[in-house]
Amino acid sequence: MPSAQQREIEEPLLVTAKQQQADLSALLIAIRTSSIGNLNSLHSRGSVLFAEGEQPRGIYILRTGRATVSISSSEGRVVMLGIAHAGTVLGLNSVLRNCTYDTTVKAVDSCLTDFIPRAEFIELMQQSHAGAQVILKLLSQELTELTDRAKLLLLPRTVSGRLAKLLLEWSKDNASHLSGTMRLDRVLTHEEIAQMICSSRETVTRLLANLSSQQVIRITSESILICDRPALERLAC
Amino acid sequence: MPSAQQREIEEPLLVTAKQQQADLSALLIAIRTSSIGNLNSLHSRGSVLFAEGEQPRGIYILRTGRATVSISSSEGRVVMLGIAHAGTVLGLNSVLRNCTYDTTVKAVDSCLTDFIPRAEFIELMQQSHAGAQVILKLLSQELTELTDRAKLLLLPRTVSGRLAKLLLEWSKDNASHLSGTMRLDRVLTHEEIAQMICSSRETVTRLLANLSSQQVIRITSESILICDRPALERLAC
DNA sequence: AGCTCAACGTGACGGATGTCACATCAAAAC
DNA sequence: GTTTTGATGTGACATCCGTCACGTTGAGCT
Repeated sequence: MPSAQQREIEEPLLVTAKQQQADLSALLIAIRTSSIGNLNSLHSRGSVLFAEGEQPRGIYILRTGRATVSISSSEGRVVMLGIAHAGTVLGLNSVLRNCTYDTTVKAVDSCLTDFIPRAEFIELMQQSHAGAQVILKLLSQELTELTDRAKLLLLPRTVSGRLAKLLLEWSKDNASHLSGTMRLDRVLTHEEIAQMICSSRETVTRLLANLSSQQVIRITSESILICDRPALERLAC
Repeated sequence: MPSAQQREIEEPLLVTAKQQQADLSALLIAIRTSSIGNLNSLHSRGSVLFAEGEQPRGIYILRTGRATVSISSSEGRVVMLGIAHAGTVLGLNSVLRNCTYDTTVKAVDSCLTDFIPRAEFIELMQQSHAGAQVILKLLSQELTELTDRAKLLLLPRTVSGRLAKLLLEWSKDNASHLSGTMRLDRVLTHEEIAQMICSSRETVTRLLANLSSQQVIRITSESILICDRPALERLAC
């Protein structure tokens, strides 16, 4: 499992950024939407952008691909708190507070990222009101997403409830409507789904098989179709 | 269970605040530390400051007393995400995003609070860079605390692990050292402790009794003493 | 004192689910 | 083609712990 941490190509950003101190907001938006990819780092599938406990080098902005955000115990238990997609800013809070990263971020696909080292980031934030507003909005969104995730993980008393909620949440994001059903690309393995709902791989396999046999979902090799959404909502309680 | 929501005495704050638009930071700090209590509302034990799903009227700043922050499912299951103490700002993120409160806050003791209505708060934040920085810091802290709580609740596989972690966390806050042991004032009932660690009242009773019989803790009528901290750390894994 | 009510204690029971073990299967590697 | 490897299925089993039921304690009130 390669753990490439490429952060040597950051100088161009620093220069560019210093020229734009008046508006970090514009910078962030530019970085996140620009197709001029001279600041990119490439992370291959499975590589770790940063790990819980490491010093906060800087923030990463996901350009393409997906990455999992997880926490883990010393015994090896892993719980995924979310999936980052293009545009997500990673490591923000740890960099702001200058404490070690509190989550681990791992590439699911191949990922392109932009990197902003901590010192530059802090300086820019303090000098731009608009920049602070943008960061505030990002933090606010992170907090909302974590709260929602807490509700998904902590409120249902059974694993099937959490799984149902997860499928419903995914069906909102991946809005590939198809004659009343929803198609979810299978981007995660059963093992990873288990980590998303605090369960074990075997239980996920069994529950998915149950839902499939009850015609609630239909499983193909590369996607999951949601056939009976009301049934899922009943399970989610 | 009384549900008094007192928010009629907010006009004095509005006037004061508008006179200080230049620096929301100073205002917030002044409100949080000032002993001139002309903006206070009183909430009696058990009363709800605001509930999940209500419109975001404004933020509350806790002056005295303690309050529980919780989420709940439609079936009545309640999970406490934290305990707010003096100085804590409540409802911040919901007010920022102008979406319904995502948690319920209930007074444990009698509580004094200050209230800042949403419209004024937003306006002030947008006009003061220093104010935005303060709010940013508050959001950042909230995010850190919620992440830590997620680690406490999601990583241990057993209830005893979560209980041990909870006791250790409390022992850090309430630093009443006493000849090698830590004393924790019993502010919560077993039922509420259960809600803090996603368990049931009976299980909490049993586990506390077990720890007591193993000399790890000592239970009196108004406090819990931690005698064998290493044992708790082993349980917390 | 007697009453009431909330909090606490305790036993019995059953179900959900984590864990172990092994089989199958597909795609990639050689 | 053969091997390897990671992902998925499936059965057996033990156990944690939620739930139900009921008893006990203690503080506050009339």
